[in-house]
Amino acid sequence: MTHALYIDLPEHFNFRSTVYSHGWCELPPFALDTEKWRLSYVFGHAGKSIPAVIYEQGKRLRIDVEGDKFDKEQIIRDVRHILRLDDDLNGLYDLIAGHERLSWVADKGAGRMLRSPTVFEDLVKTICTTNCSWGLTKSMVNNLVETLGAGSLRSGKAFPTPAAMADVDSDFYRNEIRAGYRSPYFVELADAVASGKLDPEAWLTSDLPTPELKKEMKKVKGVGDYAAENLLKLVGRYDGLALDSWLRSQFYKNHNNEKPCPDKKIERHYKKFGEWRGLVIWCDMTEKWIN
DNA sequence: GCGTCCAGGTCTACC
DNA sequence: GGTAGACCTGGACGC
Repeated sequence: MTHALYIDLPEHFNFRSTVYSHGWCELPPFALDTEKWRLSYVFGHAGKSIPAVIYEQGKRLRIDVEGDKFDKEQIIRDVRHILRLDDDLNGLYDLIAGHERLSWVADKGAGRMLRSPTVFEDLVKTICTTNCSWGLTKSMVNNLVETLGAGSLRSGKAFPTPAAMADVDSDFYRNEIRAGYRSPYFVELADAVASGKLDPEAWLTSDLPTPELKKEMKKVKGVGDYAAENLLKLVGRYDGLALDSWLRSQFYKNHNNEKPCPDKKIERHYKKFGEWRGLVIWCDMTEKWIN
């Protein structure tokens, strides 16, 4: 049985721009139907998998949820979180108003970076993006969900809980997930979160200044400068650029005649955007995805 | 078929 | 604090 839930859309929100904001929509338990323009996600609540389909219907967002037993308020909260419905981007839009290359961002309601319902899931996925091709990232995340996620392959599997990930050893990550040298990192991370020693969800509401919060994030094995700054963006702090090889190559192409340059030159280019610079570079480099 | 390079980097040892 | 070398995987590429 399917139940429909509805959320009123905020001003300046664009469903497609948000879903296409980065590659997360390709990583399970997300799935995207680009013909009907529906975003699927399998929520994991209380050890159960709850498949849902999210799409626009008029001026509202409709969420079709499978099953009878689910927490309606939690589903709504999670959807608001993953689509960043409560983010206030007016500061960004004011800053780039009239800018030759960036005025499209406000016109297209862009700037909301799709994220997972939990910081833990974003943390694991971010580690899966490091030092490998996007294809391998997809493979590792797919293996994690298929082998350790709650639910069935037919109805859909949720992202594994910290406890489920802590329940397997390094060899499992190496042989089944194909995570290579990241394998012991996942064991250590899952143990820390499952035991309560580490609470990545607290990063969402942390009072720490960004440099201090970044240091906290980098204490997690496998999280370096790029990964920490990517996670900072996903918790709503945009004062780091999160430079990786893809972002650098796009900058060279768009702003440096396709020639490599030092990171400092990229940093100088976006310095004027202050606390929004991390989001500005991301929008600047992903314009073709949205337009 | 085989070797090399590199992709949405990070860790450790060493200076 | 800065840097060299090692690290899994798998696809692309040259030979």
